[in-house]
This record gives sequence, structure tokens and C-alpha cells, in this order.
Amino acid sequence: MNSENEFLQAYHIDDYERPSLTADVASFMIRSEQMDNYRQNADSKLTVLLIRRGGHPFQNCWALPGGFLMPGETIEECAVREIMEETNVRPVSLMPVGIFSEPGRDPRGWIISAAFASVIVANDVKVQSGDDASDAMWFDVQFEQTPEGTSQLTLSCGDIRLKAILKEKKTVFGITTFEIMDSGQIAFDHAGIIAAALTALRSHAAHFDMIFDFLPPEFTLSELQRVQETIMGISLLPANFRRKINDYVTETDQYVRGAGHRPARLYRRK
Amino acid sequence: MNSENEFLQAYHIDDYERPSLTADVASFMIRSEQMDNYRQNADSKLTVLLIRRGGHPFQNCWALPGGFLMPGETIEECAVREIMEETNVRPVSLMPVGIFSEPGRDPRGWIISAAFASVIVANDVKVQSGDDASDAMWFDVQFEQTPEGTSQLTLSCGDIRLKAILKEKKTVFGITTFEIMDSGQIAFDHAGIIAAALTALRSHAAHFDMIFDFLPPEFTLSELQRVQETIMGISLLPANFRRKINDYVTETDQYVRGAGHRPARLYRRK
DNA sequence: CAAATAGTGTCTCTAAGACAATATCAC
DNA sequence: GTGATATTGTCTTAGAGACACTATTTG
Repeated sequence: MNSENEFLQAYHIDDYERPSLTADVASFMIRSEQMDNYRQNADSKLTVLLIRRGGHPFQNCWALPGGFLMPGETIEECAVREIMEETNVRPVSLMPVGIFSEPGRDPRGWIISAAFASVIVANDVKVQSGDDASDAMWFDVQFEQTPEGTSQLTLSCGDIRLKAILKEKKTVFGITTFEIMDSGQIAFDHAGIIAAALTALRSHAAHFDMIFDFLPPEFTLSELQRVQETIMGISLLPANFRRKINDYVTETDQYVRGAGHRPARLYRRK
Repeated sequence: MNSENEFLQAYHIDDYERPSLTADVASFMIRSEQMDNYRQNADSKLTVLLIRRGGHPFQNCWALPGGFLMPGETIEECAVREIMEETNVRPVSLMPVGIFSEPGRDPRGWIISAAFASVIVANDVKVQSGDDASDAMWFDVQFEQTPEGTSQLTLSCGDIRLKAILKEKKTVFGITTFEIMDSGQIAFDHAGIIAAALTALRSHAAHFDMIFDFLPPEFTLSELQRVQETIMGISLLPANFRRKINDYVTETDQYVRGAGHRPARLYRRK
């Protein structure tokens, strides 16, 4: 009988055909837009990071940042490495979204994607607004159910407007996957990945799972409420939000002044 | 400038090193044990399917069923194929558990595992109780928090008793991962995969997400309640369970008689 | 009848939604 | 003062937990 060492020496892993494995990441950030009225708080928009593909395939199309898993790293480390290559910022949280392994999803060959969603603190990122020189841009996200039972994902950045049509395939164990009816010029199956990531993000936002990650360590409760509203696409009553969030935050003795209305207390995550 | 076709012809995917990708599946089933007292309903135990490894590495250890992803199939198809090879039964549901990519997790080389949990209807499986001739066996599952802050996973089947000690690493977005302190003779990192699968199963059972999948199409509410109790390891008050489950089931006009007590109505999933 | 499960009714407590009311600041 | 947000209080309603009670069967 062979010993384990003998077995391992005789074992040739190359006998089997292997896929390539990539980590693709949908990084979300909330962009604040100053209002004209000096009294009013800033408006908020949910954005996702896309990069323009310089080479084939899908040349000049927009895609999620991602790259091949390298020997010696975990898939999460690979995902974080890819985000940092594009943003120079370490994401605060990384949420698994799914494994995309449909044959033919990548014309280059047998490539499987482990998809993640990540959250980036707005303040930490250098602002790029319609800067065409860069190949990485934050796109405003709009995601709506249509009357026909499909979903429409609209990503816009300056004059660029990508519109994808998706159909909800199935929802099991809280994970929703989408079939792409029209990719809207988004590379590969990334429209479906973004939709799945967004759905996951929304369902977790309801339980305060990562809304803190969009903000710096100190924040007002209004800012925090606006994060949740922006992600979930709904509006909340301040009184109820404050009551529910109360267990998750600690108050500081700092206030934000100079806003043309009552100063807001700063809080920290508990 | 090259056309996309020219690019793809020149593209050699073999230039990059690639991992092997496997699907490993924790299949859960609920085993009913007849009681001595003729009046009493059967007792229920949660079990998980393990196979004894015939070859190296981890020869003669117990492991989760799993196998390499083949070209042309999705990772979910691969997982279902592996379950059916062991049980001849198509699982009713397949729940993603995580990607296990820690370097060194498999002595054979660079092998990444996509882990799933699946649910098997008890009636459909031929019973094996302590049948040593077979290399696939259902192990009773016990999973408890210890006072020291670790978790103990005990898998037992006849005289075989595998005890693993795990430490909760982190819980983000409802997904809990474990560090293996003592694998308890369970092959590879499969003790950690089983613990993660079990944790996912429990959290979903609370919302009735897959408790139906453990039973045949027609069932009594007591049976359904016992499924939830067995998975979550708690006991529930019948009155409250019936009230909550009411929206998810439709009653039939069939009854189960001959049990030494009031007959129970059969229900179907709505 | 006894023992067991099946099934119903209802009390209490908590959490969430809705909304009214007050506080505070910059202009 | 005006207009905006910040913050607190409270009424109502929906749901969960606890528990008492009735119904039905077989040995």
C-alpha cells in the first residue's frame, strides 16, 4: 500500500482540465451632491465603479473591475487586490454575491467568476466627475421593476448611459439571480452580476448590515438614514429610523454646525 | 487594430496558471426514529452525508461528497451531479455556502472548493444504518457552543464518532465562517464547511426557507414543525408555529389516521 | 378511561408605522 | 422671523410568545 507521500509525488494535477478563476467586484459608493439651497442637506446617489476595457474582448465596453486568482492568495484577497488597484482604497466590507460559471460567459474560454460586492467610503476616493481621461468611473445606479415583470438597470456617468434589461430568474435562500435580456453594452455577464450585487446590498441594508461602511467613523443620524434610503430606494420617517438604529450607535459630544438649521449630533458605530 | 476574432485566436489562456475547482456538498436529511410507545410520534434527527475516502490523501477519513468541475457544466450542475452519484436522488434545493480558497487546504495542490448545502427528502433515500459495506453514510449531526467560546461539531454513525472543534471566525452579511481548531479526523477543511453549511441552514430555517424540502409533498403541520425544531435545535409552541406557517401552506382533505391520537390533517406547500 | 397528539382561542408584550410637537440654527 | 433639519413623544396596529382549553383517536 502506498504512503500518502508516495501518492502525492505520483499525483499529477495537470491531468485534469482546469478553468480560470477570477474575482469580479461591484464596488458601491454613495456620492453626495450639494443642493442650491444653502439650508438643504446634500442629495445622495448610489454609484458603482466600472472600468472601460482597453482590449478585446468587449473592447471599449464598460465592465466590473476583476482579475485572475493568483497562486497563494484567497479569492477574497484577490478581490481586495483588484479593488485597490482601481481605487487605492481598501474596501470596508466584502460581500459574496455568487459564482458565475455559465459555459460561454467569456469568449476567451473557460473562465469562472466569483462575484463580490464591496462598499467604499466616499470621502476616501478622489472625485472623478465625467473625467474622460480616466478609464475607471463611478456610475450612478438606477434599478427598477418594469410593468412587464422585468427589471431595468441604468448606469449613467456624464453623457454615458448604459441600460440593461434583466429578468429575475429565481430567488432561493435570499439570493436572487438574473437572466440578461439586453446587456446594454455592459461587458460579459456583468449586468447580471451588478443586479445580483445590488439586490444583495438592498436586502442587507434593511438590517443595517453595512450602511455604516459607506460613511466615515463619525456621522449624523440623518446621514446614516440617507444611506439606507439611497440604497433601498425608499424614504423613511426620521423618528422610526432613530428608534431602530439606536442600539447600533453611540453618541459623541460633537455637533455639526453651520448648516442653516439645528446642529446635528455626531454618532459612532457601536 | 486587431478585430475581436483575431485577438481571440492569438489569445492563449494557458499562459496563466490555473487552479482546480471542485464543488463540495453538505447534503442534509432528517431521519425519523420510531418510538417504543405506540402513541408517540417519531423522533427526528438531522443527518449529513459523508463518504469514506478510499485513496490518498486523507485515506479512510470521512469527507463531503464532491468533485471537479467539468468543462461545459455550471458549478451548480456539478454539485447536483456529485450528490446524485452518491444518493441517486436529485436534491430539492441547493444553497451556496461559500468559496474555500485558503492556500494549502488540499495537499494535492491548488484546489478551490465551492461549497453548497443541499436538502434531501428522507423517504426517497434507501436507508443505510451502520452498513459498513457502503462507503457513503448519513451521520447524525450535533453542533453546540462550548463555554470556552468555541463550537463543537459531533458527527456520529453507529460506532463512528467524529468530533471537531471550531472557532467562529467572523459573521458578515449573515455568513459565518469557522476556523478549524481540531478537524476531528474529518478530511481537508470539511469540518469548517459543514459548520458553515449548518449555520446557513439554521438561519434560513427560521424563515421557512427550505423546511418543506425535507418532507414529501403532503405532510402534517406537526411533521413540519419537527423539521424546523430539529434543524434549529429549539422547541416551539404548536399554537404559534401553526399561526406563522399558515400563510405558506394549503390544507388538503386528507388525514393521517391510526396513530393512537387525534388524526392530523395533511397539508401542501402553497 | 388514559395517554398522546391535533387544533383553537386569547392575553400580554414588543416592535413598527404614522404623525404631532418642540428645538435650534443661518440667513 | 422664516425655512430648513434635528430630536422627542405618543397613538395605533401587527405580530410573536405564552398558555389555557377543547377535540379525537387507540389500546
